[in-house]
Amino acid sequence: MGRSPCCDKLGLKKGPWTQEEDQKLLAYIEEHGHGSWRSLPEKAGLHRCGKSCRLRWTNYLRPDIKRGKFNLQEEQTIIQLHALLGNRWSAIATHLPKRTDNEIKNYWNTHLKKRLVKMGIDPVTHKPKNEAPLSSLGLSKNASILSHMAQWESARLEAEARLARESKILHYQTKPSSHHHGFTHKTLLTTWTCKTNQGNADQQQQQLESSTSTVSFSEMKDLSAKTEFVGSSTCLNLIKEPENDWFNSTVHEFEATEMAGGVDEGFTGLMLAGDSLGRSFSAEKNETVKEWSGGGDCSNYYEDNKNYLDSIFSFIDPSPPMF
DNA sequence: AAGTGGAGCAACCGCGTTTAG
DNA sequence: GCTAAACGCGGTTGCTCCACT
Repeated sequence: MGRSPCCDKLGLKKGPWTQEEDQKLLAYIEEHGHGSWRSLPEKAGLHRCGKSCRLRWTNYLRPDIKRGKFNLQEEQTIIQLHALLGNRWSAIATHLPKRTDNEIKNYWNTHLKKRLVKMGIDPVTHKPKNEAPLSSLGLSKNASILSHMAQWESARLEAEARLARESKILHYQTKPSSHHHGFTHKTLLTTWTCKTNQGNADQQQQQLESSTSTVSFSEMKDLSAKTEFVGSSTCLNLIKEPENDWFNSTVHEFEATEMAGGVDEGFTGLMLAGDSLGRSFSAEKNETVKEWSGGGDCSNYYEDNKNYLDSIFSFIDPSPPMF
């Protein structure tokens, strides 16, 4: 059986969109929403396929899109997220409100990738092309931790997608009561990048609206240790699934490191543990940004690389969790 | 002024995943 | 449960603009 046939591909226009087409698409979506992309072109009076319409809308016409140059903050975020997530542009785009995955992808390919190459950093692995000197600086442990984190984030995104689907089903099956526990499914999507703001209702509300996650690493660890979670057990179930075994090993690794290096330092302590220089991140972060924007002077090769990695590590919540 | 090459970016293509029937 | 269309994503292409020769 399957679905009814797709839109007739004969006689459909391709190539750049005209102003008239844009206006038609905009007007239609503003009035009716996009609904089914497949049927949209005909309803909107466009001789385009639904795929083309969707692309035009998501990459160009959407009103919540910010266009123009990327600022330093955005650049840094892209690089840091790329180090963690690789070429998962849609995932990266969720951390950059108002930017599309296509725009980020283009910006990476035309600007940022070249800049990293100039600095002597492999844009695929985000490792220096000659890693030995950095290892001697004590950064190899951080690299392995980063690898764990990439796995973690990867699985988190998968869980996020699954929860989104689940919540969609629930939304249609039951009357929405998303906040009855004070948590939506988004609250359950954990990461180490965000601080908690318990005790502040406004901020909590903001978190609930946010597409990014809200629970600190310490909370995550508690989740695993105590096997409980306020509001729902969905997250925990995901974590405890066999394919997420790496999660437990990662948690144990962190626990071990934390015990050795002293409690209450949380992630900051952990991330700093492998850095024999033990410098302040926040101060140097700005330096790094300046160097990058200046075009990457390779004369400071090792210093650049250290700053670069520091920057990635500091992206992962440098502040101790707030309880 | 014309030709050339590079940068920037919108849009297409192909493939894997999801979902309607 | 199966099939095939729809969807979404990442890679790639090709067009336009601009600087340089």
